[in-house]
Amino acid sequence: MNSTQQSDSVIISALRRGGYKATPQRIEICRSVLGCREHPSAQKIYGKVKKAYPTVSLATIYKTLEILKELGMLQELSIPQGQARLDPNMNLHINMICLQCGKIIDSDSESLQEDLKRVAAEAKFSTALQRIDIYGKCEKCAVSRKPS
Amino acid sequence: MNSTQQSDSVIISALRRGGYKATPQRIEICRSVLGCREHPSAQKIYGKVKKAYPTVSLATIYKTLEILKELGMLQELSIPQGQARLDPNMNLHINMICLQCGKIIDSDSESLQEDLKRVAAEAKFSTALQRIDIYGKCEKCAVSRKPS
DNA sequence: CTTATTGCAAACACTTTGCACTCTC
DNA sequence: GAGAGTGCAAAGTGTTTGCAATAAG
Repeated sequence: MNSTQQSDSVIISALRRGGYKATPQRIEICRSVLGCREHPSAQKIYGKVKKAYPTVSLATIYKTLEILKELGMLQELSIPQGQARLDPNMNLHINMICLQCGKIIDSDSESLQEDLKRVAAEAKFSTALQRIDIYGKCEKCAVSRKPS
Repeated sequence: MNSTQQSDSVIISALRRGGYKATPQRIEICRSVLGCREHPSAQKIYGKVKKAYPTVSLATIYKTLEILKELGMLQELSIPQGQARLDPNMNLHINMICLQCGKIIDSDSESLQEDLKRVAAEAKFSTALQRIDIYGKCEKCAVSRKPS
C-alpha cells in the first residue's frame, strides 16, 4: 500500500462518514487540496483536477470544497481583492500573507499561540479559534520596488 | 472650533496634500469612515453618506476609499464570503473577527505584538506589517447554537 | 477656465444556483 | 433502481470602469 492509496481510503471514508458519495471527481479534488501546502485557490484546483478529469466544472470544485469545509477538513482564507485561498491545516496556526504577491507562509510558534489564546480569552473571544492571519510583505516583495 | 470642524480641516489638507480635490462627498465619506470603530463595509458607508448626499453613488464611495487607502489612512479587512470591511486604525493591532456574525473586536496587546514581530522576522516576513486577523467566534456566537 | 470628480450604467471576477443527465451505492 | 452528483449555463455578489455632465481650484 503506497501513501496515495492510503490517503485515498482516508478521503473515501471521510466522505462516506459525512453521508456523501465518493465520486472520482471528489476524490481527485481532495487529493489536490488536502495535504497541499501552497494554499491554492479554487481556480488552481480546477486547473489541477482538469488534467485527470478534463470535463470537470468549476461548480463541482466549489461544491466539493463546501463539503470539505463542512466536514472540518479545510478552511478558507480571504485576501483583499483576490480569490479565496484554501488551507487544509486545521490546527491553530499562523498564516503570513504577502499583500503584494499573495504568497502565504505557515508558522506554528508555540509561544505565540499561547499568547494569542490568552488575548482572545481576555476579549471573551475564542471557542473555534483556529487561525491567525498576518498581513505584510514576504522577503522577496519587501526587497523589490512596487510591482512593475 | 469644535472637533468636527477640526477633523474636517485635517481631512481637507490630507486630500489636498495627496493632490486630490476636497469635494463635499469626499469629506462626508472621510467623516463616516475615519475614526469609526465599527469596521464598516462600503455599503454601510454608502448608507451613511446618502443621508447627507442622497444622490451619491457607490462608485464614488469606492473611489474615495481607494484614495484613502493610497494615502495610508485606511486599510481593508477581507472576510470569508462577505463584503470587505474598512479599518482606519493604521497602527499594528489585532482584529478578532467573528466568523459567525462578522463582529470585529480590536486589541493592542503589547506582548502579543512583540511575539508576532519575532515570528514574522524569523520567516523574513515583515516590513509593512500592520495587521493581524484572528478568526473565531465572539462571546455571543460561542454561546448560541448554529444560526437558525 | 481647466481639469478632476461625480454618478449613472455597464462590465467584471469570483462564487452560487437550477436543472436535466449520469453515476454511485 | 433510487437518489445524490455532475456539468452546463444562468444568476448573484461585491467591486471596478467608461464616460458625459458638473463642480473644485
